[in-house]
Amino acid sequence: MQLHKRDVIDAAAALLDSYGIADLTMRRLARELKVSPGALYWHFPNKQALLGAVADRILQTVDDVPGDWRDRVEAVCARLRDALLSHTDGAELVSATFASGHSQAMARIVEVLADAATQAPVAPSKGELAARTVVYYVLGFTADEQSRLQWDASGAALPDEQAVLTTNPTERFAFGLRLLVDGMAAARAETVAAARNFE
Amino acid sequence: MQLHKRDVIDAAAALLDSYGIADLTMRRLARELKVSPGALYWHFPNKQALLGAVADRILQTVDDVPGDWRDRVEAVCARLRDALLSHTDGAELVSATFASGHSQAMARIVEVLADAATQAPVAPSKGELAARTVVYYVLGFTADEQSRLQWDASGAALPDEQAVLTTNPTERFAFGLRLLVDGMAAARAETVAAARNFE
DNA sequence: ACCTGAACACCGTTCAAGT
DNA sequence: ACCTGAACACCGTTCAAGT
Repeated sequence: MQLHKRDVIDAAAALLDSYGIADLTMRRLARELKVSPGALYWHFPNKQALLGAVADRILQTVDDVPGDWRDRVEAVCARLRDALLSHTDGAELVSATFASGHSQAMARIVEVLADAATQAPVAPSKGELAARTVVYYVLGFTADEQSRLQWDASGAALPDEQAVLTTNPTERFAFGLRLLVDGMAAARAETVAAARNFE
Repeated sequence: MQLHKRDVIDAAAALLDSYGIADLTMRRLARELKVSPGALYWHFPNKQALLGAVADRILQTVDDVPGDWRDRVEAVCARLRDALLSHTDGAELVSATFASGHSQAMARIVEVLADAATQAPVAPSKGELAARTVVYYVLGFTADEQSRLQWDASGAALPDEQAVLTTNPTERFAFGLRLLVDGMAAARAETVAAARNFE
């Protein structure tokens, strides 16, 4: 029976969760679906587009919330991190598709964060940049966290000096995010000061 | 005549600059050096280690400077960005090796930034985290900037809506970094407030 | 419209055997 | 000690031909 786009994405997500991103190959996926590798290229132009679709599915649950701008930024980032941690190599996959511009969902998340930033005292023209800065942080932190998580889930012992990097990850995540939120809060003073300089 | 580690790294860096990270393969590198692919594995245990050595060479010039903590953070980040932009796909390569923990130079840069952070009003225990947050930003921003740079150097036209993301990159870079530096400056107030809560 | 089969042009890594 | 040659077990992508 016919192969649908949804089946392909389902199977790809299952492969990711079970074996990780290194085993999420077009050939492996085709084998799993019992089709020839070429069949996938009827439904997706290339591997990047397929990975983008998987990323978008992972990010489905990441939504905006009502509240002030701090609540919105913190909630979206917490949901983004949770979504990434819920899938093997989730952070790595989403980072790659974000970098290649193939994730629609990430574009939407940047928009939400940019909107929240302009509710903060960030100038509208800087909203997207502030949003991207937050996203770079969440992706970087979570990729790091997840690789350590998966490393010691695999039974390998971490050197003692790295132990501090694995305890209280949620608290550590909040600390770095607060740095950015505080920076955004400080932006008003600078905007006002800059405006004065031009008077 | 004999193949030395240095020759391999030199040739790898040349390959990177001329053709990009996708063409920096063990086989291609061996061909360039007129040796068999297996020869490289006498000098490096695997590809990751080789890429780590190339990353470390790219980051040679990134050094600490004297000054107050803001100057140090800003100088190190500016130098890091410059170093990445000086090599094709430099940001992507260094991001990958940093994530895999194979870059000694990145470890050193994190140490320098962590030290600067503890000169800022960041608690010593949070210094490394603040440093990593800064690094996530620099790598994310620069990878983004470089991919756009290389994309339109290749002659492709960018959609109008993306134009705002390519103008004044240095100024835009400084804006995001200021967000983090301001956040670090705000950390003292929080540390003091938190201490009060425990009295 | 949707898929197969087969090919094209590659990969990273290992390892017995050579010098 | 250092390297070759050849193999192993794969990749992503294309495309004529089939149904």
